[in-house]
Amino acid sequence: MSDDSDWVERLQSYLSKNGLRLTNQRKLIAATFFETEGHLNFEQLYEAVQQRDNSVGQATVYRTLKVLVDSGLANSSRFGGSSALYESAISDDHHDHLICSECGLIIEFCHEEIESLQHVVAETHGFNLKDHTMELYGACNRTNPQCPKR
Amino acid sequence: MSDDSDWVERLQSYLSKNGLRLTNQRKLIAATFFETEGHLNFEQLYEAVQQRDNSVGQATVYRTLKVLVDSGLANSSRFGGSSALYESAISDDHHDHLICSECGLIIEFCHEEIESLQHVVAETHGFNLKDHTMELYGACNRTNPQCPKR
DNA sequence: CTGCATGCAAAAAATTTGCATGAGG
DNA sequence: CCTCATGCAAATTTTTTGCATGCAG
Repeated sequence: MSDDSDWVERLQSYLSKNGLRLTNQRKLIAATFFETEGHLNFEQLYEAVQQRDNSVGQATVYRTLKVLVDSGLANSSRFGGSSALYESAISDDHHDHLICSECGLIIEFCHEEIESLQHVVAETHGFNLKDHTMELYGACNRTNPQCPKR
Repeated sequence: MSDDSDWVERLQSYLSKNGLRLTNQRKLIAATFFETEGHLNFEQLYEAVQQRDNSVGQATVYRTLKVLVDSGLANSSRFGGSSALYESAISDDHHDHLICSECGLIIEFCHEEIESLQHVVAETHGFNLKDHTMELYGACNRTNPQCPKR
């Protein structure tokens, strides 16, 4: 099980292995990143970093995000939006989405069997699966107690 | 069953319903688009269109792609890459995507068991499943013969 | 000390938009 | 004819890069 502050050693190890340095900026950006939940884009991270130290430049945040992705500590994806989204690759709580096209209700779920089948699919094609997204769209037909239109 | 040239009427119908016009450029761009297999980005489509009529501007291609997506005749996605990818939404065989984060290779696949489990998940939450998207991200590690970096 | 890292601004890359002119219905 | 569409270029948006200086090891 990975601890919440696991990233410190992992980052340090990756950096020294690659002749890179653990600077204050990298520490600050990584800390800010891992303390935030869910997916966040550059802008959100940059703003959060700015609140702690407004002298940090955009380029440094971009460059640090690249380090985090390269080191395997973060994943980047490009959903529908126009900018890249990043999320921690440490926290092991993954989930997918079930979305009602009628009322907008969003349910998060996890399904072990699907997950393992996804690995099978990836392996079948010679892929080493790292991440995935799955969105199910349907109608909740007001049967779900959480439906906002009930 | 949708015919290969089904898009002509579908496009025409969408356009007139929305007070838009079926121009020569839109016809040319759509024809070029639907005659091409698989996913293609703006650059590829623009080049193909240029070969038929080099007077067509970039903006028109971008605007027509938007029309195609809005009309449901095309799907756009932003996988790993930096630019949007488009594919025909006419062919009725549904598929999901397996994407290599390193070389950009995209494999389309179908998995009956996963599909039926998705229905189970939906039903469990009282949903009537209509549609879904699933994208698996990983590294093909050059083992796939189609890998462009091999 | 030595070289990687940073901040800044300029550059790239991808896409959108304003505007005068052209063409579809 | 009256709009909507087009081509062009300029503007935006997102991300990358060059360079002089700063700081980690």
